[in-house]
Amino acid sequence: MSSSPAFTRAEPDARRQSLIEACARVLARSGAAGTSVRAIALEAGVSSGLVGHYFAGIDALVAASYTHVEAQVGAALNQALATAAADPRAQLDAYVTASFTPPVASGELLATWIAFWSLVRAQPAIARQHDEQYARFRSRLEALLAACGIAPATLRHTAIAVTALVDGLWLELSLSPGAFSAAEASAIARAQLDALISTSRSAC
Amino acid sequence: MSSSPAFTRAEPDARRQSLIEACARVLARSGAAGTSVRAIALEAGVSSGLVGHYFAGIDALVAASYTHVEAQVGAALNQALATAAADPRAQLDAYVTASFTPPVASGELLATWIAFWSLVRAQPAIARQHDEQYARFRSRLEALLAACGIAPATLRHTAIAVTALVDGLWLELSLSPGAFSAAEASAIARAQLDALISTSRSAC
DNA sequence: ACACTTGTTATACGATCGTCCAACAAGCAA
DNA sequence: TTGCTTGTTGGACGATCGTATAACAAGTGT
Repeated sequence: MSSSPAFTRAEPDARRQSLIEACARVLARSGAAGTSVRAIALEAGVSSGLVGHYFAGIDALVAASYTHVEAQVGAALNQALATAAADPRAQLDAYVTASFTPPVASGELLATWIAFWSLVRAQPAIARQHDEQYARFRSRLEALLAACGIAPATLRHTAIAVTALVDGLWLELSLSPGAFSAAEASAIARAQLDALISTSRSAC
Repeated sequence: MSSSPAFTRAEPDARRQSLIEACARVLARSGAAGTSVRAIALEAGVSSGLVGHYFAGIDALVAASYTHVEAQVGAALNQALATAAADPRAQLDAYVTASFTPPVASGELLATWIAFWSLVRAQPAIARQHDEQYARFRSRLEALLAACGIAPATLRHTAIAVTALVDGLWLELSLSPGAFSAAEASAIARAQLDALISTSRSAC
């Protein structure tokens, strides 16, 4: 009689990816405090020693998870833009609404993001990663706003304002879901966009 | 010859307060991950065992620090309001500007706040504390906005929007100080207030 | 069938965590 | 001065942390 294999050998890239995804799930479920090498390995269904085989340390794994979650959010926003109508204002609305819809707005993603924020001050590499992510997010928004007729002179400040508004609504929506609903957040953000676009001259 | 005392006995309330303040300092300096009973005791200049004498556990101490930091922020905002001119719009401006000025806007306070956020999901008591804090903040803002002539029907949404805008600006200002300056954040927020107040009818 | 590479496991190690507790001493009352 | 209350200390305890490493086994080429 043949016994089943004690373990299965995985393609290195696939195994690495599964560890990253397991790390993201643990971060979402337990927060930064509960994210340990052993918890991640258990979540991924491997032994704890394997983590050291693929990553220099748990910090490197967390940084890789940061990149992965960023990519997931970016993909969700991209899909929202692709699905929406082509005119600039509809694109902007889709961008904002997607920010308040799962999977972007969710308690799990919030926990992951907070875990990253908690590392920003201590780890320069994480700080640099955040700066780049924020710059990308804002630059993308600037393009959408420019297409809506926002004057170039005020483009930077407008993008900062909208980003802050969306982030603030997203944060509070995720932190205390009882305070207001996702639909309210979306309506509030759209109303602000209306005001910004109409006062900045030129229709959309 | 008389040797100096091995330790000094403190008034219970004073000792308790010094532990809370030491906890807040450690949270600010090292984040939630680096905040241990021993680190707090070292910061306060007492032995680690004393923490258990004043608090049921480190979670209770962190919750007490949350309350303390909340009170500090509230006091800073109160002082800003008291110093500013009495007319409603000046009050609103002072409220917003104070949010982007130390000690409210600072890397230390951000680290403390993130540490609390990271506990919101895991600890219902912390979540309740956050909900109450957010409700107080928003209710106060509603009063200021009402005095500026915002229509009662849109008061709630306007307060949510302004709170989100201020929080988002504050967060990003503290997370990556290089992206924009405190003066810019203040100018952006005031411009948004201008737009909100002018479109909602009635001058201020 | 055999050797070889290497993904994988299991364990050990020192450090640090939160909590607990017996002993000590500071300050006050008698 | 003496005794008592209790704030305070310092260390012990078990659990868990991140990391390192020897032994094992799966898969591949020969």
